[in-house]
Amino acid sequence: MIEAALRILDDQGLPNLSMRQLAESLGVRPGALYWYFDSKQALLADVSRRILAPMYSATVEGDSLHERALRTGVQLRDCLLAYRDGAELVSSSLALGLVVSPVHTKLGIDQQKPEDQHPLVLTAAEAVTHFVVGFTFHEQQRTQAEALGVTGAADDITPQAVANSSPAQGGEFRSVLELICHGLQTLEPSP
Amino acid sequence: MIEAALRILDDQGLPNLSMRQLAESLGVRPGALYWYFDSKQALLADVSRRILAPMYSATVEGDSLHERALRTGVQLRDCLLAYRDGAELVSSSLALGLVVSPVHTKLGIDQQKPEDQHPLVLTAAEAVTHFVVGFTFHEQQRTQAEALGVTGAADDITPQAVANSSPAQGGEFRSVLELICHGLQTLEPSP
DNA sequence: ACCTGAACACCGTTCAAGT
DNA sequence: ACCTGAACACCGTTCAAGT
Repeated sequence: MIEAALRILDDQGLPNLSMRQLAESLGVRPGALYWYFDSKQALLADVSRRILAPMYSATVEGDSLHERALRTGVQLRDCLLAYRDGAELVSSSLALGLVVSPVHTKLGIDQQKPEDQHPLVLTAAEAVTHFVVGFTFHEQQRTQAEALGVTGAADDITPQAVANSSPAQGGEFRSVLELICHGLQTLEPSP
Repeated sequence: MIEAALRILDDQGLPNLSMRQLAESLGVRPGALYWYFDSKQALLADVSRRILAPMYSATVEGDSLHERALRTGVQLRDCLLAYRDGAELVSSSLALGLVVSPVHTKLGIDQQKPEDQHPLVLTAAEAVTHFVVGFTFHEQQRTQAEALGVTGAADDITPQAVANSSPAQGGEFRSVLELICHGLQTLEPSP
């Protein structure tokens, strides 16, 4: 079900991921989907969580906060780039409050000692989350626009060409993320 | 035209700002709008620019880069909060590349000496833009959800109640923005 | 130059009724 | 428990034809 939705997302993009398309790809009528999901947004939230799933299985190394934040941000971007329109989809699910940012859990709750951490840590997670999602959203849109510009036709872009995109942008992304995370050093407890 | 669109946006929210609704409010048939705009996205881009317009008339004081960045970020949030769903609308226009971030122009082009500034300044503008838009998007959504929760009914929320919202969130917003802008001090030329 | 009429190809969601 | 049939109330966009 979620897998079928992910396939449509990757093949046809978010605007074409409709309840009717999904139903058809499952050999079922549109109304049937409402036995499993309350609404399309609920379905999209589940898809978002699946896209973010790799964040939870992978552990993040690094002893300083700003180092872990940096690695987490990079990980998040990788997840979003793995599917077409991944950033746009996750962006809206996050904004609607239907999905919690994996950056929050990784930087906050994952810690062994939840008491003695700086109160601004979660707040810093917000900064990283919003920047990464926003940047990747913009980046992914540009990449797809380019892909359309080159081929002319609108439908023969392979998911891979879009997903494995933009090693070019990687550098800029990293340097800004480092800039943000640099600010976190001031919150660091004495190591 | 744009004014009519802004009124629908503020009264009914982004999901109800359709070409058909807009046409009706202008006493015209939907097709007529396509004589003025190539597409709905182009119309929404113009609306976004109108929402961001106050950014261009107001000048930003402050001699250090990180101080100007901070003030610009606060200004941007104010613009987005001035209309219902303002952040969501501007977020997508920015991502689609149909609108340029006012933060970029304020921190970069506005300067008298465009040559001798750090190459990371524009890059820093990205960080501020993405954070502010993402944060405000999330914030605006929460505020509206609350408003719905309190009244129960879906339609009797005044635009003002939504627009003038969340002095509560203001503190958190500011501290994270300060965190980001703090990183900019490292780029500062010697004052 | 500006707009209508009318169509085309879609949407999300609900809900009685079937199995 | 799970799904269909069929409807309800919408969409964005195009384009001949009117004025």
